Amino acid sequence: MSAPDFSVRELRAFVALVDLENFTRAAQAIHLSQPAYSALIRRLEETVGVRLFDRNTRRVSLTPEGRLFEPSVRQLLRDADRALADLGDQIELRKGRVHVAALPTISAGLLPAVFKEFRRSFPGIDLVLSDRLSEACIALVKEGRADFALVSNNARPGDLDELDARLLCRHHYHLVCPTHHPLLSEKRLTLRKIAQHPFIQMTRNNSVRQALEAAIHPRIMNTVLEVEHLGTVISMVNAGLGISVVPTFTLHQFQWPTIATRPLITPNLLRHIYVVRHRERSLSVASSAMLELIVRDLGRLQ
Amino acid sequence: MSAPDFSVRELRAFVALVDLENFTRAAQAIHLSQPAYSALIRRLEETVGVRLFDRNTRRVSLTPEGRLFEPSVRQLLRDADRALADLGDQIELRKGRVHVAALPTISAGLLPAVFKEFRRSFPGIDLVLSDRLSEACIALVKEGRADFALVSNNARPGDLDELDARLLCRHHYHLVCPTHHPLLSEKRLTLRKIAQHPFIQMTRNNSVRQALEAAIHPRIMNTVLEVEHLGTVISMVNAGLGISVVPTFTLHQFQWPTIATRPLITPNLLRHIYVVRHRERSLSVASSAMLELIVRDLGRLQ
DNA sequence: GCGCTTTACGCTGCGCGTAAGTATC
DNA sequence: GATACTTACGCGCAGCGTAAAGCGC
Repeated sequence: MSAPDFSVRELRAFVALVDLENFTRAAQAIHLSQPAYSALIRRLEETVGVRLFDRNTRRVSLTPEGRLFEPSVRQLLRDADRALADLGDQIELRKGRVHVAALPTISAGLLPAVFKEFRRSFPGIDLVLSDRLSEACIALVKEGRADFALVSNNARPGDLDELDARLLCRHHYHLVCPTHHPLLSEKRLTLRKIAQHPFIQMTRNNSVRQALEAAIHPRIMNTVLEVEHLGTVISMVNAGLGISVVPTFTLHQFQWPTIATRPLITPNLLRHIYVVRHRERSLSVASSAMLELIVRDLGRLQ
Repeated sequence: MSAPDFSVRELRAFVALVDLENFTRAAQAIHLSQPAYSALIRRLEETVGVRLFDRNTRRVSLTPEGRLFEPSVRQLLRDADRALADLGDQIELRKGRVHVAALPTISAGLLPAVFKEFRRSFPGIDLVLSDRLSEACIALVKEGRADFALVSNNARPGDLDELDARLLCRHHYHLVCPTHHPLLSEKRLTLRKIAQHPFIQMTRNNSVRQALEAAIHPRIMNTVLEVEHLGTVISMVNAGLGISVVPTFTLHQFQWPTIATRPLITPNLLRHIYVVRHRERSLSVASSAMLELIVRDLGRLQ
């Protein structure tokens, strides 16, 4: 049992002869000398095991077996062309899908501009954004559902076994408080000083909270309130209930006349943003383009 | 714009690597040395224009583009295998169709036994029999609807331009008459003697009638009745209305105690049976087998 | 160091073009 | 004899196997 083999080119040659009914002209169409073309047809007939054409000087026509073979061949050629075209579309960024998983702060702060530009450049590519907390983002990448994730620095090393985390950027955190808050007159704004004031905290699994708690350990923040969403933080600070600390990407949401922001220039409190992806699974062309755009935009911001 | 080319073999190599996730084992499956196999995959990637596999020592896995390509490839392989299998079935006489056009006398006298044997040997092949007069048979072949025709000798040469008629056999005609008819005691039975007796004639376009009229020209038969079907001839002879002349293949229908038959050994009255087919269009394997069987059966009869 | 893939390299033969041969009208 | 396919023949390179070299655990 030997597996018979033939090439797309041979099939193209076959249909050329079916259509043109003439070896000489079909040979030209395939860009081959006539004898070479003749041999090619003969080889194809040998591989399929049956004469496909009746030929004499006057006329070239299909045998009954050739007539049976023809529709299959045309179908094969259509499918082959289609497969290559699909691949080409994907490569040329005319089609495809990019699935990014990112922290809510990054999703809201960085990605809108990036996605807008990406969509303008590659309108045929479907975009999916999963705005979740770090662990969920990483899980999506691990499952292969997201192409890459943009997360912060508190991912557990164990989670990264088969994944690869590359540092994308480092940002300071920022104090957000009512204007005229006493902290604003501090020369060196430290976390320890901040910890003395009533603080609006995020939920336990939030990466900002985890970073803060790690930085001030073994002390603790003066937490007066624990909320889930950043919008709530804004309102609470605005209402004078307390102060908070937020990452750079959220700052644009705190541009109120009643709220002031100051960067926290402390060496042990930096927000590291990582790109997490499969270690040994390459990105699609579209995903690479997206990542490139993200890096470029980030450079523009800093 | 260059048409990219690849072979079925390359696609088989592709799926082997997808399934086995290991170059060495996939190479064995394809019966190639590992370096040669590696080069083959590389060539395929070059022709499609994108890396299809992520490989390092530990793991081999599809890229996003490879993942897109995979289902297309499997479909292509299925279709290619199917096309070859169909062709093989046709060649091995497991499937197919044979369409024979034949004179009613041949259809009823010769073909039942042949078709029975053919069907026993090749039960997967569909059989079509058009039992018509010569002209209609030849028209079917000319249109390409029938594979070949079995007709008698009065086909016009003009009708045969693109067709090829090969003599299959020659038979005598036979007198059919009531037992004890005076003609039966004739030593040399000639058409001229028959013409004197009341004669049951077939319709004008019947090949037997045309042969008779040509043979006795410029005399004419003593026609008492003109009928369409052979069964009617039988009944009329049986009833004593007249005598008739029929071809060999119909004789089995005249085996009545009241009817006698005698061959007409006259040199100018011979029934030539021809196989008519397209001059430059080969027969399908199944049709050839059928024709071969016909020739063989004919040999057995004589 | 071990397992797996890639690179290096020589060789064989497939498949090409040119030219001559053959068949059909 | 003109036209069109087939055969003959030499040549180049694609693609093979063997051997050696990277490379990631």
